[in-house]
Order: sequence, then structure tokens, then C-alpha cells
Amino acid sequence: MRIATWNVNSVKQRLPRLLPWLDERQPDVVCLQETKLADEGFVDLLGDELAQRGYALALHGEATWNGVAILSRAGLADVVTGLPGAPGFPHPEARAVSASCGGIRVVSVYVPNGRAPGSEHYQYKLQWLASLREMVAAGAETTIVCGDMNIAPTDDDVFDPEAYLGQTHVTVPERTALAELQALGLHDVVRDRWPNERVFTYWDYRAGMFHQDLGMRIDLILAGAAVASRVQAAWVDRQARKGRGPSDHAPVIVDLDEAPDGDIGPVVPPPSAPAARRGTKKLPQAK
DNA sequence: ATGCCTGAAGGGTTCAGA
Repeated sequence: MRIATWNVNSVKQRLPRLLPWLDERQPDVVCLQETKLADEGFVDLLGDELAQRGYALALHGEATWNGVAILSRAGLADVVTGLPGAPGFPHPEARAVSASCGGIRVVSVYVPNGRAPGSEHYQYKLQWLASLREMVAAGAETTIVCGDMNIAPTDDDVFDPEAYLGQTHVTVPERTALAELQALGLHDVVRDRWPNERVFTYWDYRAGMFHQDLGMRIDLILAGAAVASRVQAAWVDRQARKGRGPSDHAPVIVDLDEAPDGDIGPVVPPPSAPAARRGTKKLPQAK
């Protein structure tokens, strides 16, 4: 089974990239973030296209901002929108949706940005993460949390730690909140697979940041033990960040072996070649 | 000089993003 997560930065703007990407990568489950569309608009825009490809939808969107979804052709049951008890800003925002897909509890999350350390939005981010942890704690073993965490787990996950001093995404409280979530038994499958590689998932649109590979790794797939033990491959699909009209985030993809009980296997054989491996050469750092 | 892009809302500009 192939599971992917992608912050598309507007599903409406990304349609010309999203549909070909689905056809090429053939994910069985897709977690989307920043859909920026209410559920009715989502269905009107691409409900038919997704149905043709065999995907069932779990949507939790709103107009203009945020918005998450799960697309699945590996089963879709027990959909829960939002996080129980999660704070709002000031009202609850569309930042989480969960569903059971092929025996796995899949959670698609778009963690609040935080804006500035110490700000109201930053406190909101930390409280929201505590609510996420509480929900996942109910069954972490068979859960996979996928999405834009808006936290770089370590300094190895940013192109230049000094460039982010005093900013969100790298502060100790944020990293602690992420570590507490992972302490439930969730494995960071991409870092586990590529422990010493330069791996990013987000590059700012401006100033040729992608071209220079000046990015951050903030989109994560965190798998409970029963899921992590099945990981065959885990990688960032940098191809999707190239070319015309990309999102500023790249998809993250994980392939799982069949469950030991034969619960579900891949519906379509996954493509053979992941994105080209990159070298480990250190690149010039931004000023 | 965080607002060098991008997207959204709504209007001839502002806010948000990380």
C-alpha cells in the first residue's frame, strides 16, 4: 500500500499538477493539506475526477484558508473531522481529518503555523499539538499521522539553522511538542530511512530557494509500530516541486508491505523508480 | 528587506504563509 501526503497550497490552483501526479505515482491513500476550499467546492472541482480514479473522500475544508482531506482507494471508514477538544483561533479551523483505510488509522494534519514565537498564534499551535497527541494516544500503534507539521524536527532539517534563529518551526517548545507526539511510538519514516541525507519537503517560492535546495523538512509521515514495521520505501517526491505551477511543498511517499494478516495490499503495483537520489554535497548557505 | 513568490478576497490593496 502506498500512502502519500502533500500540502498542495490550494487544490484549485494545483489541479493541473495534482491529477497527473496521482496518475503517475498511483498512491492508494493521499493526505492533502491547504486545500483552501469548502467541501462543496472540493467535490464540484474534482469529485468526478477522483471517483474515476477510485478514490473515496474524507473532506474537512473551509473557504479561503486551511483545509485537509484524505483520498483513499484502500477503504475509508469512521471519518472524524477535526480534533476533539482542539483550540480554535478563535474558532476551530479545518486542520485535521482522520479515517480508517485498510486497517490503518490515517490522520491528515495541517498544524498551525505559529507566526511568531510567543504570539497568540504560537500558543495556539502548541495547544493544538497537545490535542493531536491526545487523540493519537488512543491508538498510536496502528496510526499514521501525515501532514504539514510546521516544525523542523532538528537542525538537520533546515538548510541553515542560523537563518531561522528566533523564528517558529525550530524553537524548543515546538520541537518538544513534536517529540511528545512521537513518544507515543510514532516513527519518522523518512528520517529513519535517510538518517544522514539532506532531505527537505518545503522550499520558499522566492529567490530561487528550490533551485539552490534551501529548504526545510516540515512535512512528515509518523507511523505507529505496526505500520512502521511494514515500511518498504519512504521518500520525498521532489519532481512534483519542479516545473510549472508547483506547490511550495513536495509530496512525501511511503510504501508499505502487505499487512501480516493479509488485510490489504497495493491495488496497483507502485512505480518502480522513486525520485532521483540527491548527493550529500553541502550547498552554499543563504546569508 | 522578511515579504525577493504565491494564493485569496475583494477591490485598485491587504493578509497569510514558514
